[in-house]
Formats: sequence, C-alpha cells, structure tokens
Amino acid sequence: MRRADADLRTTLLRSAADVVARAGVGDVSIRELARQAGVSHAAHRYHFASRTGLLTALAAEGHRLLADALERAAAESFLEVGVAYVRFARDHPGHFAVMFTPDVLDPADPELTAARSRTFAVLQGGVDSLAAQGELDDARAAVVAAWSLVHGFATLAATGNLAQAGLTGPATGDELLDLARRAAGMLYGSSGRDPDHA
Amino acid sequence: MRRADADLRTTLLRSAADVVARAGVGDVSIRELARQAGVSHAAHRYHFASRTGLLTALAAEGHRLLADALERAAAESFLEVGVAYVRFARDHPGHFAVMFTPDVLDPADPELTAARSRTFAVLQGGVDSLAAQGELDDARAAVVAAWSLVHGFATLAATGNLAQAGLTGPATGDELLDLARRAAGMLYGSSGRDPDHA
DNA sequence: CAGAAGTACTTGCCACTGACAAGTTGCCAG
DNA sequence: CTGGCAACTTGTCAGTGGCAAGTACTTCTG
Repeated sequence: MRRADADLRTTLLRSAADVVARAGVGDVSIRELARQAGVSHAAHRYHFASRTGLLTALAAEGHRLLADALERAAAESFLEVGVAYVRFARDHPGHFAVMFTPDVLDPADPELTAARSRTFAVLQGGVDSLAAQGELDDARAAVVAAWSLVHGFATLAATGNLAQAGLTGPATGDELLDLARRAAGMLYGSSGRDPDHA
Repeated sequence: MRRADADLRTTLLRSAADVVARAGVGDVSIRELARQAGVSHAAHRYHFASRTGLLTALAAEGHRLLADALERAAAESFLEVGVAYVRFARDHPGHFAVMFTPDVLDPADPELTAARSRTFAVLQGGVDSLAAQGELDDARAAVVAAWSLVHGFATLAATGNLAQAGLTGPATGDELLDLARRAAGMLYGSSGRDPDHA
C-alpha cells in the first residue's frame, strides 16, 4: 500500500525540508511526515536509521547542492562565490538550517562528511588563491572573514533578524542578493582586492 | 519541599543555558531540568508559561547581557564592538544559540522584544556614526557587513564549523578572539576606515 | 515452478515529553 | 483564626521516537 508518488526516501526528505523552512528543525516530526506521505509511522526506518539519520541525509544533500553552486560561481569570481552562498541559503532554507545545526546531525555519517568536505574545499581554494597572489598578509583571516560575512548574512536573513533590525525591507526579489553583494564587496571590492576578474 | 538553592526561576534558566551549550536547544527537556533542580515536573509553570516561555526568557536575558557588553565596547571603537559580540557568543553559548533560533521563541514577548531592541540600537548607532562621517557611500551595507561578519564568525565557531574546516585550532585562550579581530579588521582596519580612534 | 531471500513496508508496544487541571502546603494580612 | 495568594505537587493526556515482530510483494535459485 504505497502512497508516496515517488520513492519514499525522496518524499520524506522533501517534506522535512519544507517543515524546517517553515517551522524550524524542532518541529520536524517523523510521524507527521509519515502521515503526509500516507505511510505508517515506522516506514522511514527502512531508509533512515533514525530521525537524526533523516536530518543528516538532508544536511548531506544540502552540502552537495551548496558545493555544486559554489563551484560554479568560483569560475566567475570570489565575490560571486559569496553571493552564491547567500542565494543557496535563500533558495534552500530548510537544507541550510539543518546543515548548520550540528546537534541534530550524526557527525560520523560518511555521506555528510564527504559532502561537507566538498564545500570546505571551495573555501580552501579561496585561501590558496589569495595566498598565491601574495598581496594578503593573512590569507586565513581573509577567508574566515569572507565565509563569516556571507554565512552571517545568510543566517541573519533567514532568521528574520535583518528585517527585524530594520536593515532589510520585505525582501522583494533580488534585493537581498544585491545587499549581500554590496556588503561582501566592502571586503574585496572597495578595498581593491579582487582575486579574479570581475 | 524546595530543593533549588536559589530561586527556581534562576536555577532553571541557568540549567537550560548549560544544556543548550552542551547539547543544543532540542535537548532541553523541562522534566529533566526539573529533576536536576529537585522539583516536580510541573514546577516551572509558575515561572514560565511553557517551554517556549522558558527559552524566550533565556533569550531575553541573553540580549540584555549582549547589549550591555556591546554598549561598553562601543565606547572604545566599532571594531571592539565586533570583538565583544564574538566574546559574548564564546562566553554564553547557550544564550547565544537560543537568541538566534526564532522558532523556539515567542516573538510577541515584551521582555524579549525590549531586550532585542537594545542590541539593535547599538548596531543602529553604528550606522548613524558611519553615515555622519560621510565617507561611506552605503552606510547600511557597511553595518550589515559588520554585523554579518561577526555573527557569522560567532556562529561558525560555536557550531564547530570553523574548526572542522581546518581554519581554527583547538581554540586555546584568546586565539579565537584574535582571529576575529583580524578578520573584522579587514573590513575596517586595513581598508583605512576606522570610525573611532583605535 | 517451489521456495528461499530480500525489499519495503505495517502493527504494536514502550518510555518519554510538554501541556494542563486539580489539588496541597506554607505564609501572611486583616 | 481565617481568607487568600504564592509556590509548588500529583495525576492525566495526546503526541513522539525507537524498536521488535510481523506481512506482502518481488526476485533470484535450483
């Protein structure tokens, strides 16, 4: 008596991402997901070890998507990598939140660690290219600054804090990404350091 | 049969902050807190409306502490406001996590909104002073960049992502704050804009 | 074409959780 | 000495995640 249109694993992940995006990680109930998918409350156990396993799989999927996006943007410029990071968080809020909520994840999961490594590799590539250019006395701090800025921006935007502080309007269209680009540009653009062409 | 040394409200908040810091918001169990405090499983209800109420009170307390710290640092320099932000997150990880996990909070709580306003006011002060100096074409983006950078740094450090990416050592002493200062300095220091003296 | 093995579930149960209703105790004002 | 309030406790409920034991349907094997 299979009710899920596609395969159950995908359905549950999709559904979980939705709930996280709308209500937060704490509101993900496996039984509720099962009800929506039209399966029994234990159906997930064949695909995921536990609730933690499901969320870990979601985080891993998120890291794969993020790494894809960052790698594509890296071909353009380091600034655009930052913008791509923010765009990912905006377009996949459910994935993004889970990826950076370590206490709901299984830290030993090989899929997760592999996917996360890919994301980190793009950042590490940023360090290397900056260090290779030699004009930075502290490449590590520069990459930390870049990552922190875009991650903080994405997080504050996702949690509504930017809007609450009156720093952002009702987020119409790409206004958010423009602001992100201007903010990130203050690190690289206006201070005359632009690792790639743009 | 009161077992809590001090008053129960304070004991529960303290205990909750501990759990959040060590295991995350999701692992806060009111019944477990009650057990540790030596009271019954419903004792909290006199002090807090619900679990959400307790966490909201914790977030409000956090915002008061943060605002205090930021206001003190603002007397020194804008860079030090950023460092104070990171220091707060390091010293009060439980409070910090709850403050920026909106889905476990009551958004209408007056204590919370009041305390949060104080925090935002310091940031707004940053906008104003930057705008008054007139050398910034986009004061809003500058403040967003500053807040994003320190918030992202604090978050990535707290969730262990900085360490996992190999960008941070085992966080000995003030090494973390030094890195934060160097990273934040790339926004203001090295690009020649230093709003206050330092 | 029997039957063994495996896949993808379901049913049933358990301990635990947060919310809530209805007590209970101790103290203090009048 | 009594009414009332503050600060609890006890009891109960629906909901949750984890686990054990089934079950039906498919696919491979002899």
